[in-house]
Amino acid sequence: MSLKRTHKCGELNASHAGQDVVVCGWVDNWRDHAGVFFVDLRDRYGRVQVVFSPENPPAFAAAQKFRSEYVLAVKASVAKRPENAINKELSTGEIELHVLEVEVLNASKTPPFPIKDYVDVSEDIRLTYRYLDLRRPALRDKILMRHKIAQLTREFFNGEGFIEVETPILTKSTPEGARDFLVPSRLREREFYALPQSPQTYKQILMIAGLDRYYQIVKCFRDEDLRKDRQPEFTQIDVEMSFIDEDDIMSLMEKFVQKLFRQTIGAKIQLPLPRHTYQDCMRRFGSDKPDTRFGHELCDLTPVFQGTEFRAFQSAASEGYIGGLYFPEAVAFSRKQTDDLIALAKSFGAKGLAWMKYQDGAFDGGISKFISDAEKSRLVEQVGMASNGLLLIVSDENVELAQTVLGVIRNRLAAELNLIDESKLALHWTVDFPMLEYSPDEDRYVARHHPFTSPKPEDMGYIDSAPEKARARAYDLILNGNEIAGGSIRIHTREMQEKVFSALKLTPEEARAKFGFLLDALSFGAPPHGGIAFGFDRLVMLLSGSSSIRDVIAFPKTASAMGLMENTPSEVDEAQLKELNIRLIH
RNA sequence: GGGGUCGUAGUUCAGCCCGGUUAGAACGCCUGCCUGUCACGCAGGAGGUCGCGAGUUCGAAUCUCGUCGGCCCCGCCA
Repeated sequence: MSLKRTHKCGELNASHAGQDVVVCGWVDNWRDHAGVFFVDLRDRYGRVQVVFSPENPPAFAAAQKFRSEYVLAVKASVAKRPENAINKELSTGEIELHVLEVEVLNASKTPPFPIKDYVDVSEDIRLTYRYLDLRRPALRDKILMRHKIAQLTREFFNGEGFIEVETPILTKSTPEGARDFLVPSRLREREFYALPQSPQTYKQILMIAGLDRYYQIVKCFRDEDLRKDRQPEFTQIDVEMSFIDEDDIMSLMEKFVQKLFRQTIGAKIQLPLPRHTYQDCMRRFGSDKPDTRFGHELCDLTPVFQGTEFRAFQSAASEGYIGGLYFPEAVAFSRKQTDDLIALAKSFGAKGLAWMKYQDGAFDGGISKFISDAEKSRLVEQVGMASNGLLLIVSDENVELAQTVLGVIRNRLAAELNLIDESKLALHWTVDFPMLEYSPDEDRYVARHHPFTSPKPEDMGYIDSAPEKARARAYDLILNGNEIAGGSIRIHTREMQEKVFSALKLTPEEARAKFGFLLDALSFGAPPHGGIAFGFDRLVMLLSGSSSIRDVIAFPKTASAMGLMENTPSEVDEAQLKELNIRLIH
């Protein structure tokens, strides 16, 4: 390479006119007009038009062979374009490069898909040739935004006196939470490391070590099934602070989020953010992470159906919950559309979904003929029906299940009926989560957040007597119906931690084996502390307007957790297995 | 583990229901022409194991079963 780059393609503009420059980049497009040959040269910074003309015979001859994705170094003089040739679409559109000398740094095969944002390509091909997809401006810009958000994060936390500390990747398998990725130990046969689901215990121990304020942008690993917003390895902004309470954390994180929104998408966030209790969220929206960009709240219809003759509602009316959603916008729904909603409700565990249309003062269709006139008039009043609409009803003995199903339907209908103002940013905290949750599978209570979360002092008594009533000092940050961060004030005494372990049916022996180091640490003067973790990928996804987390990760896995470019996972040599004392059983 | 959906030229898709010509289109690619285009234009051309494997049939891109892969969802996961 004899030409040395002096400028980036995308940075050139009219102020460079008259200068000689050297730029390097890829042939984004070429246009052969016989007497003149245009090349759009692309790099990370943008695109610039290069003009090859017969006035420079060697360069002009060379240009005839240029094709898409050839890599060129071009020495040229920057010239203002003729007035009628200015391209207003391009930041470099006022100038063009008149070639003095050109060097082909590399040729390229015809790419499997054009490197253009406007070309639709299926995702498996994009993933197989990720380096080509990453050349496309739209994906490149998302990766650039990810970088910017990481830098803003460091800037913010450094400015607030936090220190970044790395925690181990080879760590210890723990019983609670997600399935671990295991790493066999060569030096200690029959033993395994686990990749961290999060650095939770390490950051608590850093607080016990007196580091006071910690953060880390850190990879976490969970061996669970993937979703469009879930990858087996993902990144968290992990935060922990000492001598604070939940108000301190929430107000500081609000400032962080405010800064991020201002400096990435230029949005103003009004502080403080609203807080809703878990119970209110469930009651009003049927979700612990409700999308509050639109209304259409749930309506408790349990009182309406006390003593009902309608069989399907009887048990829920007496010992459960009957809830409704009223959508005037869905009054013209077809049978197929209501059937689809019923299928959706069932897929989330509802026994069914009842519906009726309310039109010109009368109920029609669905279950209307099973409902008494008295119930109908109570319905009109309870729901506050002021116009025609579709009423959807879910009943179940399990209150949370019924509310959750209504929440799912609320979201689906809002999307289907275009009721969501996409320009809105609805941020709030969900607080006062239940601390424990009964798991029928395991026949015990499990921690809803994680087993290190502190109960609210006033609910301490419930831990033994009525575990499901105890609330945790936990908080989630919700943006447009997505959980973007979650955290808690931690338990900081050994006694309380042991008590919670025992409520989780962890025997003292198990507790010592799995978390002995933490229990020990707690007994050496652990300060009160708490923290939070942001889902970094999810945050970038939302700020960049992406529909999948894969679009903000340079090298993501497919839904079946494979890497299509490098072909992971893959088999390993017998010798490697032997060294690790591993034998495959089939 | 379960459900849905997709898989046809390099790419995006049509054809599939109702089996039967040489499997089409657009873009891309190649060749030629074109001195101001910028998703240039014009003319011509090449390009297919219809994901893979069985089955039904005289005959399968088309019907059936299985399998592999992409995407979405439930379970799982915070």
